[in-house]
Amino acid sequence: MRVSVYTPAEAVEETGFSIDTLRYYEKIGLLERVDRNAAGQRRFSQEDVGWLGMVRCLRDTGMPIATMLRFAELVRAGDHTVPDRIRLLEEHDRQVQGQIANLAERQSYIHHKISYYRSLL
Amino acid sequence: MRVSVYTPAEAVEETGFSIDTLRYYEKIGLLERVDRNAAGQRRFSQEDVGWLGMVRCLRDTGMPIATMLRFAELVRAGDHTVPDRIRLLEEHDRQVQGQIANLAERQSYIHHKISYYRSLL
DNA sequence: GGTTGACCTGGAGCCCACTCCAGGTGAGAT
DNA sequence: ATCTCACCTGGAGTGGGCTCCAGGTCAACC
Repeated sequence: MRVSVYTPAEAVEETGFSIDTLRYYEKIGLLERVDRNAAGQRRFSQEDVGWLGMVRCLRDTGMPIATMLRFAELVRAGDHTVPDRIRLLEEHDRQVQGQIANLAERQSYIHHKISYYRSLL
Repeated sequence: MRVSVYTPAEAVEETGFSIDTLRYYEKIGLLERVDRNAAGQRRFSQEDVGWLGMVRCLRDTGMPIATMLRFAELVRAGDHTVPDRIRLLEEHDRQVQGQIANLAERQSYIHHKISYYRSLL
């Protein structure tokens, strides 16, 4: 778990996002205003890092930033939005399922092509 | 199978690419110079349409255009490039495999999140 | 007290893969 | 004959998602 406060470099290490990307996410509101120390430098909380884990998951499954922003707003709006969050994630889950199915289908085409090329040798 | 010559509108219908995209692909050399009729309008051959099927497969599995161009060049260069084509497709196949694995893993995270949210209701 | 190094800000720039536009042609329908 | 329509060209513009830059601040080490 660790100390629960992260310097920018530690947050980069932990989340895999670049510092520029973290600043960008804060700027557009995908990440809520991050705490600063006396010198104005960011100090990411455990919560920030946890949220960024979710963002990474959604991003890496192809969710557009605009949709992640909607989700972020639901999260901020409080517990009464839980049903909406479920709906949003379920919809996204279907998308992901579709992507996987599509990739698998295309992959079999690639396999056929490879077999065909092998047959030429 | 059909007539083996396609007007632009028919090629759009057949391949699912927009006419602008087809022109773009020709312009950058992903599609070899397409035949024209007397009036200068494109007439896509059966071969063009077949190649576009391959392009769609590669594109939809996330291959960058630069790599598709390399593949296109191998195809044009003749039969002696078949081993290189196999290598390229095998490498891409591994990428696709990785994408699928990654999506599946992220998806289980999403499932957990949904379960967690359900437990709050 | 000078240098390094991690960080800050606002804003410009970049890459990819298209997508759109202006201005024009030629063929067929009314 | 005029209108519509599908098409043409070269080139500019778009959108998403970062990524880079100039110029500056602080803290820490030599």
